[in-house]
Amino acid sequence: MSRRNDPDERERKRLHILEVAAGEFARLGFDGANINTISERAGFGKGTVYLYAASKEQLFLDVLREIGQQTRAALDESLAASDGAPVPQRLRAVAGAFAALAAQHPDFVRLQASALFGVNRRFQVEMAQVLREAVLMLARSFAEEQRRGAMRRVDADALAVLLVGSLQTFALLPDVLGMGGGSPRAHIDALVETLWAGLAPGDVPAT
Amino acid sequence: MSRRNDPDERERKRLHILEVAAGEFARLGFDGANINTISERAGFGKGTVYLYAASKEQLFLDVLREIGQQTRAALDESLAASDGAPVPQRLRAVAGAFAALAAQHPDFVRLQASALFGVNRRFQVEMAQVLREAVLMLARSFAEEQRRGAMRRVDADALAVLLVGSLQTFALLPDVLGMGGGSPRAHIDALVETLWAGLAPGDVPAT
Amino acid sequence: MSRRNDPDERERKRLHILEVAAGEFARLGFDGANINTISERAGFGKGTVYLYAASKEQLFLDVLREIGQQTRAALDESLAASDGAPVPQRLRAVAGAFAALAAQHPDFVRLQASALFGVNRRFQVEMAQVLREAVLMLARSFAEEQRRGAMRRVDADALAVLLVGSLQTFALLPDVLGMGGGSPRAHIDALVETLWAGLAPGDVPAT
Amino acid sequence: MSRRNDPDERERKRLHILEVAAGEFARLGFDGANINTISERAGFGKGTVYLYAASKEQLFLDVLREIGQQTRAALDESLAASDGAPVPQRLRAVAGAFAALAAQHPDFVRLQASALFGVNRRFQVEMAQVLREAVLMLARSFAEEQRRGAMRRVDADALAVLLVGSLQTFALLPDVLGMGGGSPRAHIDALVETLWAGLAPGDVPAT
DNA sequence: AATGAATGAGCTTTCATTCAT
DNA sequence: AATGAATGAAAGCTCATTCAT
Repeated sequence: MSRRNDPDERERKRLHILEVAAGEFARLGFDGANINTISERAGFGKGTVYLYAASKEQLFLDVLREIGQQTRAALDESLAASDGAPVPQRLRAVAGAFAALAAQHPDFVRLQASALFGVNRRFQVEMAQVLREAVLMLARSFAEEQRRGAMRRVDADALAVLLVGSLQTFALLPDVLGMGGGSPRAHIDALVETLWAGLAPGDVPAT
Repeated sequence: MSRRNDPDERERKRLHILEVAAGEFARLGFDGANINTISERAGFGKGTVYLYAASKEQLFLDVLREIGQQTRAALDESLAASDGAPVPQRLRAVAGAFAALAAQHPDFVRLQASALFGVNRRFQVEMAQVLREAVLMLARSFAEEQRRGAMRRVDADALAVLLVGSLQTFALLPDVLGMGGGSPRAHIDALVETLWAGLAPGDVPAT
Repeated sequence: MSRRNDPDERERKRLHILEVAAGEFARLGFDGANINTISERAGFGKGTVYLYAASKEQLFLDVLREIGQQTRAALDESLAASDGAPVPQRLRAVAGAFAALAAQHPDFVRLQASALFGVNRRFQVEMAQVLREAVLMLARSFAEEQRRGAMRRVDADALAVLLVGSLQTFALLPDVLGMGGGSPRAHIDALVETLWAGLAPGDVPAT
Repeated sequence: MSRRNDPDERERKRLHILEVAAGEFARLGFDGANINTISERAGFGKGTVYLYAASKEQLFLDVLREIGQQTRAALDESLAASDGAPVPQRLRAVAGAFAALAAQHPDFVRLQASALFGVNRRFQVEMAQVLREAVLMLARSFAEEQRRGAMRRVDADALAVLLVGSLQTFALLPDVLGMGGGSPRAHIDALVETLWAGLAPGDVPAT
């Protein structure tokens, strides 16, 4: 009576567990999250989780990997879709993609920060890998623009770091600081505008 | 007639414990850090730590408070010292003060991030308080410049958040991402330069 | 499909742990007893005890409740069985039931006293509940006899307290005082005889 | 400048500490009481208590001994004062003395019970010693009355145990059971009356 | 004589992980 | 494949006791 779990079935269950786990990790932190609770919320027995992840740590890594893939895909797509467009527009596209992801999966940004600024080296490496790719992607893109004279020559790497950091900052800090007025979209526009035009008084080149 | 610990002595010991604790918390996170290890590293018995902090959580809060005071003082001083100077110079002064603090106490920035993006609400509140003050301080300062026409009119609050976030980002991300070339000073200059002049091609007003 | 513990099995284990715990609590008192030792003596790991009781305090309360149920049942039955019998005989029945319980579970009386005269209010309340029921049961019974003229009119409540207290006293004091000669049965007979006939010289009404 | 503590001074301090300790032990039990708190309440330093008692356990024993002496003295005196009086009056005298002591030092009875029914054998032995003396004192007295035909012949030892136990019971149980109506004096009178006249219906010999 | 800073054994409790079923 | 009963390492915290001053 027991057709062995076909691979698709298994993958579906795995993703379900990862989703539940992501929520718990985001809500309680790595140490605070509880395998018991995760398995219950996922509708499985405690032991079953261990059929899908070898340990709590590995489960967290799997969650991060899943987040990474989605982040990468979102950024990828936004860069591809805005290929050839002027820089500010591309910036806005990238920032918008990140914001959309954050809106859809609110746990993701917090988990990224948690992994990134937390202390477990393995978590850092895993998450950094994703961001590094994004940074490089952006840096390459910016360098190109600069070669074409469409952008001031600033250190492309540093800029990319600044951008990625800013996105996280704008996704998390206002809430944490209790300064959370305004829509994310408005924040993003202001950010891009500032980065593009600078703070100095004077004429702003048309976007 | 026999109190061996005058208040100064006591305060010295307290600060020593806080320092050790800061290192452990930064290295291992709140949950990972171990009161036993902290007391040993501080050269005391386990119980002694509890003469200086009522609980592990309170110890962490005390560390954060200490960091907060030093951060506040550093930013305060840098703003006061650069009073009246042109905006880019003030930006550089503030950023430099933060960077100097981070260089002197490498654990501080990581602990800030850890408290800020962690899940313990009390930690967040405590740390946010410091950053919020910094943000307000900066926002006030920027608004003034804008009134004087010395700076483009961008949302002063958002800018302050961006700046504070960027400072953290630049203090942490390169290391985390393994892109840690260049001196902090150079990074700061690039950051300020970008923020000031923007990314658009064209003449940069003289600093 | 794999629950190895059906409810009966679970209840059996629970009672086993309660029994072991009762012994330890009686031997060492609430504070002196050690969860570690209890679990070992019960043949389980330390954590297992916490699958059956949420805390040390709750474990003690569970033990008290168990004792309470057995005490209540014993008194109940002795009163029911001696319904209609002359007072001295009923007294002897009740006292005998209590003595039998004490003989079978020597820890019980000591735990009753420990909970009753200790300082934890919750323990007192829990244990007092049982004794209060016994006292009321007896008081009601005596009042009835008095109405029928089968017994001198003394304050039925006070008498019930005296009786319950005496039973505890006779179960504990001789041992404590090192005066433990004679059989419990003989002690009980002497007690009942004294209570019934009083200390004054003169004719004793036939039993 | 420092005339060494003369012995009287020392004894006064010791008694003060014992008094404070008695209160704490009665309020919190042996394990719950805290040497630190006791020393503070006594107005001394923590270390000083250890100049007057070698250990917490010894401190408790010292308290019990002090209580014992006062109990003994009170019973002694009540027996001496009622020498030659009829039995019920002597009973009332003894019970009254005990009640008076309990009223004056409410901690005493609870500490007696705590020591007596608690688990530390050393405490039991210490406290039992006092009660045993009281019991023997009474038993001797009763035996005498019985020889004179002024009292029914019941086992003198058992009677003494019953009496002592009853006194404790009546001092503690009503409070614990929440049945605390009536004055202690009335309770005692009812107790003595019952013991003297018995429960059987019929003529009560004049007191 | 008096003190209180320092200590660490010892306790309760949690929870990731295992494994018999 | 799925389960959950059982485990015990590990951690935070308390407090009786010591001892240098």
